[in-house]
Amino acid sequence: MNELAEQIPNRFDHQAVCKELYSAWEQAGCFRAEVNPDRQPFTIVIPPPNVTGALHLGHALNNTLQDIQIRWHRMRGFETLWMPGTDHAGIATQAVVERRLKELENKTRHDLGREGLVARIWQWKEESEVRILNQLRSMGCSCDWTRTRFTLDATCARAVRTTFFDLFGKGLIFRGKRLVNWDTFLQTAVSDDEVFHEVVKGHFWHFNYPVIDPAPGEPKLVTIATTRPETMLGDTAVAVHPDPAAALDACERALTSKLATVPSKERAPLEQQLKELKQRRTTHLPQLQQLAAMAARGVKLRLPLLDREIRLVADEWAKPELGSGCVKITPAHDPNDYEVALRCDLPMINILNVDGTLNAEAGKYQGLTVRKARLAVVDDLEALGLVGEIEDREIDLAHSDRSKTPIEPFLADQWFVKMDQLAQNAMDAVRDGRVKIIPERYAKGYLDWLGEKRDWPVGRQLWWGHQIPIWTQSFDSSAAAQTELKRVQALPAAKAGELAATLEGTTVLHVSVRDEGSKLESELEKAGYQRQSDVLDTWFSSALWPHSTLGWPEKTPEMEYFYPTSTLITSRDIITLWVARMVLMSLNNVGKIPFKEVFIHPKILDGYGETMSKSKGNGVDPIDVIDKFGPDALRYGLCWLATDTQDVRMPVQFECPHCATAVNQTKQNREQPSIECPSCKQRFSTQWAKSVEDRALAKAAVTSERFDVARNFCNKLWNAARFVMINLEGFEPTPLVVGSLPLEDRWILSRLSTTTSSVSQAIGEHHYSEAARLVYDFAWDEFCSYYVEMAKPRLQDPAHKAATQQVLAHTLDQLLRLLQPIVPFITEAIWQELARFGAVRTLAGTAEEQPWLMKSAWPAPCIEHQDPQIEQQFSRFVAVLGALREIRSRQNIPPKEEVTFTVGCDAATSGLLQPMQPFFEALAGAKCLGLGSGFAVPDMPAQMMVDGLEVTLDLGKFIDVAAEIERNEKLSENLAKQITVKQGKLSNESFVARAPADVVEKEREALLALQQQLESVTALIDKLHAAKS
RNA sequence: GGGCGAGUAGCUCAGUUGGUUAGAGCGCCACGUUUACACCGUGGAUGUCGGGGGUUCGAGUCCCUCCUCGCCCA
Repeated sequence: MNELAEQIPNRFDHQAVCKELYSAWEQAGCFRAEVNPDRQPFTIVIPPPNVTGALHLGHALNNTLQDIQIRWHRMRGFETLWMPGTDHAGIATQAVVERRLKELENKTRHDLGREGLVARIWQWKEESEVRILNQLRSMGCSCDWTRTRFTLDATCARAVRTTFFDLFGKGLIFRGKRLVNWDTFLQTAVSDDEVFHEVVKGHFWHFNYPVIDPAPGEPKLVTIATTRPETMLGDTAVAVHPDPAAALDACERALTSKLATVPSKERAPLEQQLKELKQRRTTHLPQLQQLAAMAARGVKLRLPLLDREIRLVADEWAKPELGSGCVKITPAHDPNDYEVALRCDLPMINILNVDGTLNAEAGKYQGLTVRKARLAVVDDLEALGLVGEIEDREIDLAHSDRSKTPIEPFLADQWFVKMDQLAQNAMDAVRDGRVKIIPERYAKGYLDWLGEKRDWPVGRQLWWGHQIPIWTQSFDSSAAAQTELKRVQALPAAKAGELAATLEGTTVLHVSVRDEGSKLESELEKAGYQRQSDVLDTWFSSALWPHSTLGWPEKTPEMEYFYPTSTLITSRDIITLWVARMVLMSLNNVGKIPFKEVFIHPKILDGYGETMSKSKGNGVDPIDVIDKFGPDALRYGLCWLATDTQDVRMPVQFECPHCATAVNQTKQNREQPSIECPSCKQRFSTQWAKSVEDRALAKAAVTSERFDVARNFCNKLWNAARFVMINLEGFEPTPLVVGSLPLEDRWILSRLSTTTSSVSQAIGEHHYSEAARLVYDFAWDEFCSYYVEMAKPRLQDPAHKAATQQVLAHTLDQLLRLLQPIVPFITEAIWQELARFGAVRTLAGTAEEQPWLMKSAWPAPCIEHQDPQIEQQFSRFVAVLGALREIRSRQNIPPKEEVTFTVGCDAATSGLLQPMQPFFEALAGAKCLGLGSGFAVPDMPAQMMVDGLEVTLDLGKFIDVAAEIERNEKLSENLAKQITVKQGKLSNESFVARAPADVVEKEREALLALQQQLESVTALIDKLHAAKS
């Protein structure tokens, strides 16, 4: 062993090496991307992580895949930019800071005021951002940190402002009323994706509303039902179906046709439904028809408690097959009712204050909370005798994800972006292939969602975000508003495109200003305008991310060179929220697509198939994985699991901090604050530890055994490299002629070349798992298990030593390059060690000039090394070796006992195996007595047919005859079975006639081979029996 | 309710245009400390390819249908 190599430990100490290595890369400028017209650019913008949370395993996967693309392209000579940054995540961040404010200081945001709160959030953001970016660094992400952006920084703010002003000027920004999901705790609207649904127990109350002046014979009361009694205070109508008979007919037809198709066991409930439906024709239909006629006549009802006249309207939202057939309409507090109100031109009455209490519209109920108002309304109606049946019912109730409180639908002023043409353009870009979505199936969701062309509500009642740059003033008369509009439009700034104005209705004037901090802002405020207090939806700024980060709207050299970006890698849940919006905004702002392809990667689930989350307690922190397994194992493990069709299922374990036992996480124990280790019986704490006792316990890391494969692989790679380096002493490279090298050299070079092509293809097509497997199989099964083992005897042989060293060095060098994008730290560490043995380690004898592996060249497959014939020949050697090993193992022959064998084969194979004889000795402890034909069968033979070769061992004294007879009998049974199947197939005329000739021929040959094999096995069994007796 | 996806060994997953006896890793069993590696080596056992029907000479693969699970939309 040489001195240099002796210093290499037999474990890769990731904790000691990775951090330093990362700093060294960064200091050497390895991550830096510059505008460089001599090279082709390759650009990825990071999906900016939410600045509030820490990164989880999903982020780790997302960023690993990005880094693989980035590092791969960098090695391939592209000018490679990975643009990093974070997202201000409006509501999430504000909610966290407000919650802390309440917990630690018992203050609300109103105590601090807008500026005070925003200052606090900035402070929080600074700390949080550092933590997140450091997580990315410890994973090895090769981002160009000098360009780090934040969606709320000055550069991004400028892009947001410019975009907003542009859309405003084009008339694509407008204000309207809209039902929003109101979070009464945080007092803001939350978007649909920030709402979760939970089934709770509730009631279904039936109320009767009196009819005003019914004609004789007409009903005096109309019955409606609700799960939210207090909303009746906001009722502005009751609806009945305009043609109840037709609606019942349609219902009956649908039910009948369904009944015809379902299996018999499911018929009973449907038949019951049908029966009830038919009964309704007598019990309900006449009155519903009467009510429909009354609605047409304009009959009114009296809303109890408030004594308000409300209309009876005809609308198809009322379902004659359900309940009483009538439905109350509360436009300001129910999405469906809102639609009815638009169709029937009904008033909309908002009965709620922003804090969830009732407002003046609720009359004497003003000031009550929803909960109290509900009780009071029911009591009062009861007293009036207007309450009918009260049913128990399970209700699907929307909750705010941020505050965990029930959502109230609430009619509010809202700013919108008109989507029509913007959405169409984004659809076209995907339809005509300018933007490619991979896997393709995700394009459907994208197109469907954009196809609805729903206007985008962009206002949020928050303080953390880009404040909407609109100044508003209301006027007493339309004439006054018109005069002001003309005045504003005549301003020089308006003509210069720095200011734009529009009217909402006839008296409200909105003015937008292009540049932040311009004089115009204060002038407007002096003139009586007030700035909108809402901020923009966070997705508005994220939508600009690919170009705002490159300096748009400035015409920067970066925009010119790096845009459109190359690939976007993200998760499927934000295809609509984010990807679609980036495409439409880029087309609007830049006139170009933002990226050429979008790769959607799988999601990481726990062992029960559930999404990982901190709130469930099943989340895995990538830092825990890095601490235990190292960053390379984290990356390789994720890459290994990122298959094309499946989400990643990852069973999770607690690691006992006392004895390192892996304790499987279950749905029960993952919710406990502390757990007793089943192995050492000591307790450890979890993320839930709150009590003093629990907190005093050592905390368990949460990881997954799924990373074992990756850790083991890294270890194998490290030690293979160590072996090579140990044996590089006195290495003097000379140019090699590949064609004249022995079989095993040409085999490994052929496999290397094939692997190189297929790994390149796999990474290029985003088949990450496949790439990981290909390189794993090559490194472990081919390089380590065969080539390195075969190198051992050759290194002892002066005639072969030099060439062996060179092939070893070359293969390792190339293998490190192939692995660098996936496992950058360990490969770089090995590369740096390897460099100490000299810069020349290629077959051609050329020197490596790059000091860093990550900046070295990606290997080009040597097509001339690829040799299918050599690979096939080698597989015969492997087959013989396997047969020898199997017989040895089955016979329990001690490893040190040498056995002898012969191989019955043709002359060509004999010539091929001749030079491999030393390897049979080295790898299977077996000495070859002859290759070819005509060998006498020994008295105690063990025989195997492999690949058409007959391997015969002379077992002499070692043989366990009974075991060998048993094995051969089992084999013979198996052969007989196969022969029967094949004979059956070949005697099937239909098969012989219809199957392709080559398939039939193959079957015939296979049958023949099986029959021959059976014959020889039978003979062997006879011989063994004879030997035994 | 609509859309997409998944169901293959105890676990996590591969399986190309249909064509020999369906594979890998982990785990399991046996043997092994041979100077790169026990985070290792050698060998072995393990399957009603979710159920049912169909197309075909031939189906894990194509079609229909049902069941279970996940995600998205309503």
